Amino acid sequence: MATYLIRKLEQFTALSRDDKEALERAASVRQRRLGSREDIFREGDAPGRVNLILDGWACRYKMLEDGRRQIAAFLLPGDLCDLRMFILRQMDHSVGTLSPVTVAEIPKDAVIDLTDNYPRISRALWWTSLVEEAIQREWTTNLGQRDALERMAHLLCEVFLRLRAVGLTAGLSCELPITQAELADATGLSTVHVNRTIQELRARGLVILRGKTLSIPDLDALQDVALFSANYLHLGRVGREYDANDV
Amino acid sequence: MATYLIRKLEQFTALSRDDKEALERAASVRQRRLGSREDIFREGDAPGRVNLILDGWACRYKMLEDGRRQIAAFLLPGDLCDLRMFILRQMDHSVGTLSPVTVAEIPKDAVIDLTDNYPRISRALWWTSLVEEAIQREWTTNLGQRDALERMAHLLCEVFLRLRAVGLTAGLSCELPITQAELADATGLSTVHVNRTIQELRARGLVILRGKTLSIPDLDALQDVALFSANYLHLGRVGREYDANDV
DNA sequence: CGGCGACGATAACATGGGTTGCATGGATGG
DNA sequence: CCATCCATGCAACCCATGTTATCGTCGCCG
Repeated sequence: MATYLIRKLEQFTALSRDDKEALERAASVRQRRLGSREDIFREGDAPGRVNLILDGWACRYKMLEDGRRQIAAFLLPGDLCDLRMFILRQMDHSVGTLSPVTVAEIPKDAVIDLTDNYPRISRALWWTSLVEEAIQREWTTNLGQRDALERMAHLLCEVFLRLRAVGLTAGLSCELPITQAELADATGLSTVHVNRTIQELRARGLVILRGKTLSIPDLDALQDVALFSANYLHLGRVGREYDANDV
Repeated sequence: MATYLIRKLEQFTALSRDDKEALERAASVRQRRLGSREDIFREGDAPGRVNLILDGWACRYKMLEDGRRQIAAFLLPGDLCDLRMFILRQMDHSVGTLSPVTVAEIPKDAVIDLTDNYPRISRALWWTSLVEEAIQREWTTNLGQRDALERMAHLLCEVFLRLRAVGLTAGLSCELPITQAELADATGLSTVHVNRTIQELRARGLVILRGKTLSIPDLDALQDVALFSANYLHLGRVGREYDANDV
């Protein structure tokens, strides 16, 4: 159940059998299945349980009064939507699904138990917060400084590496279960320009995008056009940890 | 010494005399004075002590290989530069001063003592992390969705409210000790366009910017053009807590 | 089976913001 | 007291990206 979370945390430290069992237990208390484009919580809601993405893609987003939307983060399997946010009165942003999603709803107390009684887990969760912050800063840089082509390339590199860290890539490929409109909301571009940009990446042979599958024939080349440096992801060991192609 | 930090934390909870003394002690162990445009730490550095801004402005920034720079956050008096980051091997971004700055260098152990033995402080620091994350998401939204005018207006609203929360405003005015080039790096605009945009805000009577002093004659009006909603700052009590004009 | 809505692709045109270049004025320092 | 530097201000031109519109395809549902 909590496989992806465990794999992610193990980018930071090894976990004991005991640690893993505790995580599995927490993740299995209550689960929820959601369709595409449903909200997990909304801006203004009072925080409650902590939501862990077990499967599927979601995103953090903010809406402006006039309907513009910014996707501020992608939430992939193994990601926690609202760790530690329960001390706030209100959520300051929304989280919604991009594909069908399974979430584990972890009770507040179970989270406190994990952080109080499992020091390795506690530190690893702490590390995930730091990585999330680093990703958010990188997105700020992406939107502020990179042009459309660099920006799309950067986003794709990041997603691919994050998926690879939890074993959701197969060789050079991974799932990309989102529309160009959603890529537009994430990159601050128009849908038309997202399309142009993808055509350009395709034309240069940097990405292969068919249906919901992304392939990156030459990751180094893509990283070069993106001015991508993986240091902000703070991945433990370089190279791919897990791969669906391996037995 | 730690006055601004204490005021900030008290936006979240009241602190006891004991709490405040502990903070004062931590902040007074070692202090450092820096000039304008010096780095406090750089991307790639190993984390060490925790730096608290006592006075002056600093910023988090990231450089791209080709020299482009994004300012990802402003650090104002009372802000911590690198809380909790000491479990990372390397910093993923740099922090540099924008004006002359005084920082307190708090030893790692002192921070751990605070979080372990002062529950109110611990929770309040936890809250500051959540607010920082929220600000970072808001900047992402700002860069992705708002046009130049909205974006500048939004930035000025945020800075003004953050300064007001720690008592660094005087009526409708506050210090803005940074150049248009730095505003450009923060907003992802060119310096020329920052200038155009400020002219426009001036022409509409929304801001008065003379020398290093910013005045906002009608904060509500500025918030309106910025599509600004203060909820993400999670300020405790509405209205101004502290004001240099008050005795 | 037929129609409808979502998504991707593409074209024509509009515009916000970037770039370059230069002028002005206030501070700083030799 | 002049030279220099840095910041602001401003104009002309250009390009990246937004806007609007049209079309084809696919999958889904009635």
